[in-house]
Amino acid sequence: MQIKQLAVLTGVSPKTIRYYESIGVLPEPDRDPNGYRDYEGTDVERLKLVAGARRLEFSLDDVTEIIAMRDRREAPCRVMLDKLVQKAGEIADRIVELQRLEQELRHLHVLGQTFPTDDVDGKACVCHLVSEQSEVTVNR
Amino acid sequence: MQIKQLAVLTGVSPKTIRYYESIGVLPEPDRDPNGYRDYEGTDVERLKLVAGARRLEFSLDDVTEIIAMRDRREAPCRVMLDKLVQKAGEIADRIVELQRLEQELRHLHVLGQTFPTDDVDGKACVCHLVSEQSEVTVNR
DNA sequence: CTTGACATTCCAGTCACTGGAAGGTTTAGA
DNA sequence: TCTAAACCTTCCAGTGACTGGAATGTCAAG
Repeated sequence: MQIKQLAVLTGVSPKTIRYYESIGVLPEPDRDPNGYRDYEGTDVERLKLVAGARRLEFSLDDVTEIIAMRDRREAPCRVMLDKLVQKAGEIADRIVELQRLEQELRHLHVLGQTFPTDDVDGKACVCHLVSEQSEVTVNR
Repeated sequence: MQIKQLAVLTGVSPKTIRYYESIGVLPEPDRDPNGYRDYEGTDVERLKLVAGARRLEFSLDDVTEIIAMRDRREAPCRVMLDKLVQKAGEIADRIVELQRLEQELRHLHVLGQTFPTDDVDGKACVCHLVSEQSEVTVNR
């Protein structure tokens, strides 16, 4: 199977597949006599695991570890389970952070609308608010 | 004022200040006879606006535009207000995305716990679930 | 025999910094 | 006077996860 077909079957672009190989996430495949990469069925499964983990926002370092375990015939499931919880926690933290940020943005916008929009020195303009620390501008 | 003092007053590291100057976010300051950068009070205000906008996750391209307007004595407030709304929308979208992702991670974890942790081929393991598309694994 | 769709490698760019090397200047203290 | 520290300077390289593009090669259909 050529790289294009692997790409179609997994949803990962040929460019990215070659990149994964270059940094050691994926092993080097066999080559056809013309030098083209030649993939098999097992490569599809492996790359699907890579793509799935990436979709869950695992780092390529994490993914490389998982794949290396699998290829050594060690079961990565225990590790994967642990990483799922850890990643879920990280995402949860990030969500809280972004929710606070969104509040602040909308709050600044409301405040900013009460100010003139032609104040270059920023004494009475939303730009002035942006310059300040968040603790000052966000009400709690 | 030397770069260190500007850094302390704004909370932006000297390294980053030089970087901002190198890519044109900040103008080149005067130099002392020994070649050291010499900043004034207006530089503090400008960099505070840069830092505030960055804290709100504006791109350096956006920040450069805002600062350039300000330095041309045009009021950037109108532009800033528009960007605040736009950015808030982007952040809101991102939050929804991450909330779905967190659900999926926790869901996978629960499912994965019901499987053995020593299944290398991934037929009955959380790794198998990770390989699949999200629409299959996420219940709605 | 040409066209198009594949394939290859390699270099460079993205974004927003950060680290580190190699050197210069200034001030305080022994 | 020497030296140590705490600054300052420039420049190069690395991060993460790709993506774009150039230059070139291969293969099958019309």
